[in-house]
Amino acid sequence: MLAAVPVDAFAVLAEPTRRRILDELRRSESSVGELVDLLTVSQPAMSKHLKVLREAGFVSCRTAAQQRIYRIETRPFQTLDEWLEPYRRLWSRHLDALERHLDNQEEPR
Amino acid sequence: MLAAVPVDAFAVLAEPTRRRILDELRRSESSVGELVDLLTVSQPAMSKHLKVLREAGFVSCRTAAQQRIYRIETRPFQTLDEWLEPYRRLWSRHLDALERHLDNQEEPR
DNA sequence: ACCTTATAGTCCTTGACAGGCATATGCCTG
DNA sequence: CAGGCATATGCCTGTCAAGGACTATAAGGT
Repeated sequence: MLAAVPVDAFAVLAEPTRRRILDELRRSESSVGELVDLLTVSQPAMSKHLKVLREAGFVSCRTAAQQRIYRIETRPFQTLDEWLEPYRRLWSRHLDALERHLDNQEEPR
Repeated sequence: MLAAVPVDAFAVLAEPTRRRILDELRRSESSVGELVDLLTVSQPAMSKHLKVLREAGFVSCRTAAQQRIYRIETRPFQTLDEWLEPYRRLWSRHLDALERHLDNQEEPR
């Protein structure tokens, strides 16, 4: 089953270790063992975090012999980006106002 | 004291109620009582959520008589936006690849 | 001064979740 | 098919955050 974002994306990202995992996978895909070595996390803990990330759609994995190679998925990040959009408008509006203000400052020359 | 993002922004946003509060404050600033009425949350719970949001810098408040008027702050959202940036590059790169692919599709024409 | 309204703080209980350890499963090689 | 890697899962425990009920503070109105 595909878990259609049942788990809250923010809750998933609230875990620092999971963000480090994503940060690593953003650079390149890796096996569980590689991640265990890179970040300092026990193997069971790593598997659990990966499970959470997987079920939230942040990563996918393929089987290569006895290894599972994990890679990052972009959809959840896009969703997050969309969520952020209205707030982004908020501060870019402020920036616009600031620019106008600065322009007015310069005008008198 | 100003709490320089000591609390994890993602953990703060992990709470659905807090996101609804932000969603509301994004439209307009409000008093605690108004928020209590709008969302269905007890007053003490609301005050606690607002405290968390305040300490994480997501909102600020001013005192107006016995009321506290809360308004949204943009900094933490900008920080979040910056965090998202490298991931955004990830999928826009994919989009570029897709565009190139589509262009190639059309070319033979 | 007293009472009301508006909001924050305290204490307590409960539930979610992370980490450790032990164990199970899957796959490959000899 | 036995044994060994690589990874996943189950169980247990400690921690921490959330919500409810009650209380405390602060400002206004009478």
